[in-house]
Amino acid sequence: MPVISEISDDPKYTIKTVSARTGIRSVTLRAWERRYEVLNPQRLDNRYRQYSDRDIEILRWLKSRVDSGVPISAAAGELRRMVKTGEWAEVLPAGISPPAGRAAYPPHVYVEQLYRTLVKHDEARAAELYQEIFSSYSLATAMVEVLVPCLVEIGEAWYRGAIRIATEHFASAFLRGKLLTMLQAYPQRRSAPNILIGGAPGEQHELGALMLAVLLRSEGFRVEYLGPDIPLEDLVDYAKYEKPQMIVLSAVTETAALELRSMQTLLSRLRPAPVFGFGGGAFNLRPELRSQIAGTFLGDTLDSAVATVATLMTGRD
Amino acid sequence: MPVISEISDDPKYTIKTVSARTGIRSVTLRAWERRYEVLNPQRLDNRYRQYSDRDIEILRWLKSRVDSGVPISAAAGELRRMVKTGEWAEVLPAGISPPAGRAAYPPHVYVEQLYRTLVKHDEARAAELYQEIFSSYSLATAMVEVLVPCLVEIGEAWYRGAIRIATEHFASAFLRGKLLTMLQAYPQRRSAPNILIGGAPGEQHELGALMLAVLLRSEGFRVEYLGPDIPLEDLVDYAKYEKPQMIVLSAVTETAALELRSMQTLLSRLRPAPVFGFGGGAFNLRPELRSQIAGTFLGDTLDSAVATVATLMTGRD
DNA sequence: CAATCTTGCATAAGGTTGGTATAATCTTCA
DNA sequence: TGAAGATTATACCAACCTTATGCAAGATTG
Repeated sequence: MPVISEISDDPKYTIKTVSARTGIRSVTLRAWERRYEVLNPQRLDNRYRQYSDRDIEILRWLKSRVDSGVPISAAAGELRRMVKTGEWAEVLPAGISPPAGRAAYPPHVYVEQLYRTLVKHDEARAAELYQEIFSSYSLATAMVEVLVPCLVEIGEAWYRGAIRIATEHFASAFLRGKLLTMLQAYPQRRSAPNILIGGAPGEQHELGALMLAVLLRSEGFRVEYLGPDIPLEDLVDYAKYEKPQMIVLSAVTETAALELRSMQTLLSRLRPAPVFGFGGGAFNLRPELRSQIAGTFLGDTLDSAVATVATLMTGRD
Repeated sequence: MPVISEISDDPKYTIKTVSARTGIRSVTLRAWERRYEVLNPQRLDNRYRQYSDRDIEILRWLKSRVDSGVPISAAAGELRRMVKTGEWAEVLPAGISPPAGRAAYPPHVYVEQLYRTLVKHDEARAAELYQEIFSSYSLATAMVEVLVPCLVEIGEAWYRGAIRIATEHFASAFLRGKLLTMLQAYPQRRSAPNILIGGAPGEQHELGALMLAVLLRSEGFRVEYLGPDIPLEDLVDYAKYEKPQMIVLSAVTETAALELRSMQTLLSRLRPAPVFGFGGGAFNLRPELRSQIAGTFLGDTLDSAVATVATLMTGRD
């Protein structure tokens, strides 16, 4: 995260752009400049103001002060004093950008932003946001508090008819790409996998399983991700040779969930028999499905799924 | 990734082509040239402008600045300053495919190696191979000569019963991840897309469409990838607002291919009506299907698809 | 409690920008 | 030969930017 002095001071932006980026109306920007001598943007030949990236950061800081109740006059004085003593160099970025691990904004703000960006099909901005989210929060928090709620929101918006399937597909392709990139970024040892993860037969949604795979790899488990819609017989046949300690299948639709009923029986023929875990949206929407599947229900959140898998795996290593 | 000075400065493109590839109208291109002394394309004997790849890169950079809020006058000034100091060399290198290095082995060797590695589920080695392949060959060659044959081999092996579906799924997830990563590595401008790419309704295979999307982005087209299995009505509805110049759908299975029969009719209601292109395994296995779909068949290879799309796109402003 | 201060916002009057429209020619190509 | 597309040049106009003035709601003060 850049320190204030490293942020470009090249004049670039018009007042309109700055207004949009900081959320401060342009009239107000001019009033602040006139009344409190805060900032002094360069001028073009035509007297237009030109703001730099640094100016924007400063304005964001000012706004954060004002938003938290400090009158603008006091905030401006504070700023002038800090500029003089040089201490602003450290203070400024802290007020604005996430100092590694601490969030600039609470998760729900990112949920909203990511949702709106994806719905607009703005891939570039979504990528920036994604990066910001994952550098603000831990992997698990980013997924549980931002990605999952955002996916839920997209799902609901689709159900309400507020967005098109094409939009849902776009968002899904975007996140799939990001998650697969993360998955492949964890170096996988060349030995046989401990855990196989995939989607139930007939299941087309794969983001849940994918997030779990990424999380488990980040925890150091040897995970192999097989994608959605895996036929059970085939999976069991594969497991016969690879001998994984655990198999996890996820189901979002009810039909896919019901497909899992025979899994435990198929697995129990294997020696040693892998543990079978399952989860996914279907079991949260209709909890009564849980009891119909023989195997371990991993819980209704990603967090609990990781925890359950960890317990099951360390209980038999 | 090549630096700007290594990008060919040979004049090649007409203003129309440049307009299509950058998303800037030709009138605007001429206005920029006249007003801001930005660019100075060579002229033919007939005074027609001739742009080079480098010109296109410069224009893309300019557009990205404008899109992020910098007025064109300021962006042009910034560019002139950077040209003078030579620092623009670092700024520009984005979105061009590497100039094919020399290959250590002929493609078919890599096909075999990649196939064997994927069948063994050896993700780490596959990633190494993948990298080697794409640094040995150009993007197009790597896909056409290595990836596609490898996918064909996997498909045939599955058909023969020589490999499991789980293995096919694993390979597919691996390549999907790699390709989506590449797709997202090409910065997508914030403007409306020229081309929408996706899979026909009911189609679950997405690698072909994905490769085409990556190739077209690498050629500078503004591509939006929507994933597999897109309902036609929904896609048309989306196109109504986004007004893409072209829509490409791919089909591997015959049923999915037949779904495309009504596409052209749906699209022709739109003003302006986007060009509709189609392709995919189904049309190569059963060539008679081609004539059943109204629209442009993109050819039976990735190469020809890229070429056809390029022709169609530059043939209209 | 009335006077004053603070501060965000509205409005007016005037200048600039920048994408696009129009027209009049010329070149290419089928 | 006509359609499509390139050329220059002029002009338009909506959207912006500029300064200046002023107001209203809320806080502060004498």
